[in-house]
Amino acid sequence: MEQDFLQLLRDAGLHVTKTRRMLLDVLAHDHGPHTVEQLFIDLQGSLDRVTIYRSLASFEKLGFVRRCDFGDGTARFELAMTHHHHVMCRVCHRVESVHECVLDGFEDSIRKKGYTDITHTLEFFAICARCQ
Amino acid sequence: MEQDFLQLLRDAGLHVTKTRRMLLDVLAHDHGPHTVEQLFIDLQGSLDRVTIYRSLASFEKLGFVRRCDFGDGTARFELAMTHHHHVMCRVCHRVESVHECVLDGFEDSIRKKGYTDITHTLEFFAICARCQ
DNA sequence: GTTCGTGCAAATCATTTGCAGATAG
DNA sequence: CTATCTGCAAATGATTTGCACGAAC
Repeated sequence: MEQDFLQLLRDAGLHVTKTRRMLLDVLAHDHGPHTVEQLFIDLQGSLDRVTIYRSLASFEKLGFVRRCDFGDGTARFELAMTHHHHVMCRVCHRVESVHECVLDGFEDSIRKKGYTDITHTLEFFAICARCQ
Repeated sequence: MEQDFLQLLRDAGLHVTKTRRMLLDVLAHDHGPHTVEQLFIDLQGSLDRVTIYRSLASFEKLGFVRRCDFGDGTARFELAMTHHHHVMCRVCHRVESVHECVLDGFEDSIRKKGYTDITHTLEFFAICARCQ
């Protein structure tokens, strides 16, 4: 899988650097989503935060990284797997994935209003079992 | 309606000031959601941005203003009406409301994982008819 | 009068940009 | 060798905080 991503980079005329391999490694081994700060720490400060931002931006543009927004002022990033959503615990901020999605009917109703190219973001907030 | 909000302020031991009335007026007359910058402009710079932030924070705590996040780095605020979602045009950034919500089943499946106090944010992004 | 609200300046935090040297193809 | 990368420093933009004065109760 990581090989495919490296190929996508090459195809786009971008370089396959040690830095980008390290980043992809972390993303592939821990599904996340990760903040830039977490990635910085996971990589033990060996990459500049700026470099992390820039690499993630490239990965996102190539479509294999997705940015998630939980409204707390900090973006989170994960490898773009099958479409899914998240639940974040309001207490410990741990994030779990939710793979069901029943929003197709929703998008239909928006399409009827004349919109095209519809996408959505959906995040849940709750208190997890541990934190009750 | 605005009267109810003013009463909520009093009940919370907060003051009913000219400033807060002006803000509520704008919020009540234009459903929004509004950025702080838009509110600042609508009020012709007569309120400091800081004051707008602080008042909105109070209103949000009292529960009659809701913060929406479209992932563009700028919070938006609206009077908390019945539960609903939004579609934002990716081109003109105009926001329209979507009143259907079919997520109860979704929340059930999260409840089964042991979570409580579940809420969600759901925003749609699309290209509106005007912008095709 | 006491408490809360407001404006101004300054701080903070996430993120972006500019630039010169380092590295991949 | 040439284009892309990277780190560092500095800029940006949204939001928050500290403080002294002014307005509500």
